[in-house]
Amino acid sequence: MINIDLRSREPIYEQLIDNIKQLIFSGILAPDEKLPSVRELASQLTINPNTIQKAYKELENMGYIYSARGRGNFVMPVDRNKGEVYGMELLNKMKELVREANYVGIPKKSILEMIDDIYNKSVNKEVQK
Amino acid sequence: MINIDLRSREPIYEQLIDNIKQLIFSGILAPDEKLPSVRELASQLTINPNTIQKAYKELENMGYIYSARGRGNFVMPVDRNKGEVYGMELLNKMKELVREANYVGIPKKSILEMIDDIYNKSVNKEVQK
Amino acid sequence: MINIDLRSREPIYEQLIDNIKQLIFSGILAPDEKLPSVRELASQLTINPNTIQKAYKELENMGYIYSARGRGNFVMPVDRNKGEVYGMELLNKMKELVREANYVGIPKKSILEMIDDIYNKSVNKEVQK
Amino acid sequence: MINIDLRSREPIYEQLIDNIKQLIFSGILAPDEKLPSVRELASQLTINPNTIQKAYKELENMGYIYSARGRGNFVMPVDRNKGEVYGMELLNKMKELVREANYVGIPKKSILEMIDDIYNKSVNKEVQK
DNA sequence: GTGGTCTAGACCACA
DNA sequence: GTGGTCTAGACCACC
Repeated sequence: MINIDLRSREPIYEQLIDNIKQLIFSGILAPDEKLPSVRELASQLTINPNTIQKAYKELENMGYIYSARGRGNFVMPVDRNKGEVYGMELLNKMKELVREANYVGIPKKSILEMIDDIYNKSVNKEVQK
Repeated sequence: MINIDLRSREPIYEQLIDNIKQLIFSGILAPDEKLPSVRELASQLTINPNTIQKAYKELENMGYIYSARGRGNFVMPVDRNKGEVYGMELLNKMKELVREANYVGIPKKSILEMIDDIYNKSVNKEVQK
Repeated sequence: MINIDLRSREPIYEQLIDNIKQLIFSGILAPDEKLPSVRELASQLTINPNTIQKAYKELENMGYIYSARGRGNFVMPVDRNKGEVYGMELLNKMKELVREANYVGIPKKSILEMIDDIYNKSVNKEVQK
Repeated sequence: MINIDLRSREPIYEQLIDNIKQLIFSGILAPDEKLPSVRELASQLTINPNTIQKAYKELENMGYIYSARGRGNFVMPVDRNKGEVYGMELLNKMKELVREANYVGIPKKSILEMIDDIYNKSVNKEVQK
């Protein structure tokens, strides 16, 4: 499920963060579900525990997971109060990619299909409008 | 036109690259148009010329600009042959953002509006489908 | 009355200690009043009894409660002889918070109101000067 | 200026954070002023650079400093937009200490003097009300 | 067994 | 020279 490229320019701990975020966003990791322990994931990916620790800590700072000493790390239930600021940032990041897609000739249809695919699977009916 | 935040965590040269790419994608910088010279941009942004140089070099490697010795740097005309691989990468990056947007509750409508806005302004009629 | 956040970064036993200390300081728990038994509190908060035990033990060491074997734990009557050293520590901790409040722009008035509120409710007339 | 107790229960990096925060709040470190480099502070305090790094990173996350690769760490200019939530948290922490002070018999006057002392030195006239 | 802190030491990326 | 990443390995704190 988790895919790390040791040769990549992107730091290992950031790849980890991205991987786990995607598992959360796609619902594979449910709210309050326990993540693999630091040591377990470390040995499984043959990566130093400190690096896993760092990724988990960062995810905690970002509000995606919470960490309880002696018990483990868990997925933080969604906080839809993240606010409009955060939403705007997300949309702006997407905007840059869409401009590039338009520029290199990716048809609009391909993008719309991808979006439909994700939103149709969503449990949250409100956002589908 | 170019906006650098010296306090940002993102390296200055990367901010430069992103800025210039966006100027190209949005058509503000036209194909074969000349970019500001390294020195000029450096003094204008009060940034070390080496940093500008590095950004230009990288943009050249990525194929977005070309450099003509003694004359300056110019916008590379679009190459729509970048291939499907590149397109897939772009779509995958967008996919991650869309999943997050869905997760935090951004309505589909907001995203579609943003996309329409960009594609409608496009000169390239082919991609609008 | 007791409020534990299992998702908090602060250890559960410390949250317990803080909660009980506040109940004592605010007079909700009177001197020589009996605290809930370890088992009772454990099942009520669905927390490991060892954790409750640890909190009680610590509170006893700090002099806020005393334990009578076979009978339970009780609130220790106030000892105003804790000495000037202890008072200075308290004031220094407050000082740090006040500096921060000043820095982030909290008006002095808000702080004074909060203090008045607490001291006016106090039974101890001596300290109100 | 910075005071670390290696024997304390409080982690070194947290002591560092508190120390630096106080230097900022009291105006000893001015906005956009450069902090000592990681290595410099490490050798000066005979502490491992990683530990300093960790403290700086945390301070960055909290928004008190910003960090620029190749240049150093700098004090972040105050953001009075931290919002009321943050202010309430601060006041609640103070509240707990004030209750305790009241309980152990610290006279109100001592607290008020301390507060006056801090707010009178403040440049920000608005908060002195 | 779980997360968290710390050190020593290597190596990379940025300006 | 500045910050950032990573490893190996030790030890502590919590539940």
